[in-house]
Amino acid sequence: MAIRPAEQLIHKAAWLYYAHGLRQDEVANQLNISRASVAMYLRKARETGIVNISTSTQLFTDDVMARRLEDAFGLDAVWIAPENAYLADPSTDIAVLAASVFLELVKKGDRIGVAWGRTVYTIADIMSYADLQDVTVVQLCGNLGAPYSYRPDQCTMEIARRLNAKGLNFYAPLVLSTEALAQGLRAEPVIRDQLAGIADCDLALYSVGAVDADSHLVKCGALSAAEMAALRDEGAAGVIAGQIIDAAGEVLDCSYNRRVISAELASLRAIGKRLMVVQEDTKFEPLLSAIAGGLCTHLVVGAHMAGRLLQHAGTATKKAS
Amino acid sequence: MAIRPAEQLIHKAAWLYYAHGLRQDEVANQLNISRASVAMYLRKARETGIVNISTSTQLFTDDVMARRLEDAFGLDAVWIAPENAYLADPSTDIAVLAASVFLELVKKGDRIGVAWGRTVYTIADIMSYADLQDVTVVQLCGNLGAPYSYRPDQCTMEIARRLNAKGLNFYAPLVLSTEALAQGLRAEPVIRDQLAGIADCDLALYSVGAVDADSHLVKCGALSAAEMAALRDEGAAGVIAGQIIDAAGEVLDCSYNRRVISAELASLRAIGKRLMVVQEDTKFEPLLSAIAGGLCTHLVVGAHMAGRLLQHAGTATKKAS
DNA sequence: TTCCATGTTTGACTTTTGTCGAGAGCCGTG
DNA sequence: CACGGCTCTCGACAAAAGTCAAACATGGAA
Repeated sequence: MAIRPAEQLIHKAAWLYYAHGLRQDEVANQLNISRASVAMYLRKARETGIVNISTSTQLFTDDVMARRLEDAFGLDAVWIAPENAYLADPSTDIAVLAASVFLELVKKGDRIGVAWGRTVYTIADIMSYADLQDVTVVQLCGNLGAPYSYRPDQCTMEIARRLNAKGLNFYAPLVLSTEALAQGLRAEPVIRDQLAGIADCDLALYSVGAVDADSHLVKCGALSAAEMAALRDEGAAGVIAGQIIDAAGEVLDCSYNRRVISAELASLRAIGKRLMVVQEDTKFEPLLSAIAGGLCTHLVVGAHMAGRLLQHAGTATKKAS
Repeated sequence: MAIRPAEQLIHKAAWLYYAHGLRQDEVANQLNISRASVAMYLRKARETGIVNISTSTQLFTDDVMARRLEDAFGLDAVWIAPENAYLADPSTDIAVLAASVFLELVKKGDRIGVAWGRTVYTIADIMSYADLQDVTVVQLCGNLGAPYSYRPDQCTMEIARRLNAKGLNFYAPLVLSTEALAQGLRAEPVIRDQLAGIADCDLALYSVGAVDADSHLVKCGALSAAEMAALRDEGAAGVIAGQIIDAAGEVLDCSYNRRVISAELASLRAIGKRLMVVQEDTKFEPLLSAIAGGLCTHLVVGAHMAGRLLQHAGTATKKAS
């Protein structure tokens, strides 16, 4: 493939079409190629992020409910995807919104931390392309070599690919069999540096996991369903970047957590913009815990979840008074 | 007009079409309106800045010549519009490029200083719409009540309108008949505050004017052709925001300049990003002066002008060595 | 060299989108 | 309450964009 000329042509076509507003056939004879080629170049330009088409997410923050949620939980910004109003699949709607919000929050030169999960992978999957070469996407937690498609490193790499950014993967397993080994690995320079670099991120993207048999941790074999249930009894309330948190949003003191290679919650809290996206309604308590723990400054949820959160905030203040 | 619902509909249609990728007819029966209406809403969405279509300007900075210009003149970034390669009218090409670059440089929450001239007005005119409510556009110089359409306040307002931003106009004439009056007016709180606020801008957009009978200053009656010629003999090399500068890019010591209400060059230099756009080839010397005076960190020019600048830089260093 | 594999380009066709004028709803006014 | 003036909406048509299979390059391996 003649790399340069093709790239140039794509760019020129995109420029004439999108910036100057010429029609495809005008572009075609301007560049002496067929209109069909122009159409193809333009598709490539969109897929490469040479042209960016973005839709304002205003509508979803300009909501009374969103404002009230921001106030009630002290969040910087909340976006609410109107459930079942638009489309068949509401979870797609949330992911599409989350992807737009994410792209709106990313700035040139940013360092972005990305965790892992079905939600994050869905977002990566539908995210449109952008051209942000000086952005770095870092993986927030170790890998899980699972039969599932949404592995931590895949989430990171896919998002990096979409942004034309640099991806920084974690070459360590998410969870080890002994605490000693985990400690040793964390002390390894390569790993230590990467863990230390997490606090320098400008933006984090993650979801929160539920503490049940459906959790990825169980499906991927990091924990058995029985262990999960036991942890739940010990106060586990949710999963963030592969770690178990309690209702207050702190790391639960348990063997599992001590064996995990992942971002420290303190590092996560040091990140300026922490974008949390929750699709499933079942993740109500985990989300509350994450918010309580200050793990989230920007939130994207569905309308139903938003309603439950507000209701909860209402009863909580009532109880308090 | 039912303002809110219309706005909502536009937003919803844009969301479904651009973010979810539905077709217009799918959007139409999702929203229970005709496809024709959807098409209309989408156009409005684009015109309002609810959706943003932007093309990367990479191609024009990724140029060897651009790099060399940056090095030779110590500029942060240079964009070169390839002359006569693309379109009939090369000056439009420069303006389109400048508008894209401008939109790329604007950040949320920015304060933007805008000067005046045909170039700036052309840019404003072809600039696409964006949705940047927390941006403020301030006028860099006083007004000239001329029969021309591109008055300073119009440039400012038009750009503010395009960005959905706040426009801050200067309620003073550009030039007064006596120095005393100018001094008094500059001391007026309203004016003083605005002049002081210019240094707080994050981005400035201006061009540079030539010192000849074609200058706007002459056409608008601020100076006669004879006066202009006299100033030229006294060392005038260009016009920036209504002020006459010498070859070194400093304010020329003359009666005219003392009677002008405009941004101090020191304030302009305090602005982080100073985007200068030059369309006409005749503005070679004025541009050199502006660069010499450090009035420009980001530059958009045509290929021919770029060539002349480089050539000049070459001979200058040769002379020096 | 020839041949295959891969990737590009194109003309012809289909689908999608843009536009325009007619008609419908909606005020405020005479 | 009927009348213009106004905007919004829709159906039908025209224009533009997307798609696909076939032709055409291109480059490397046998």
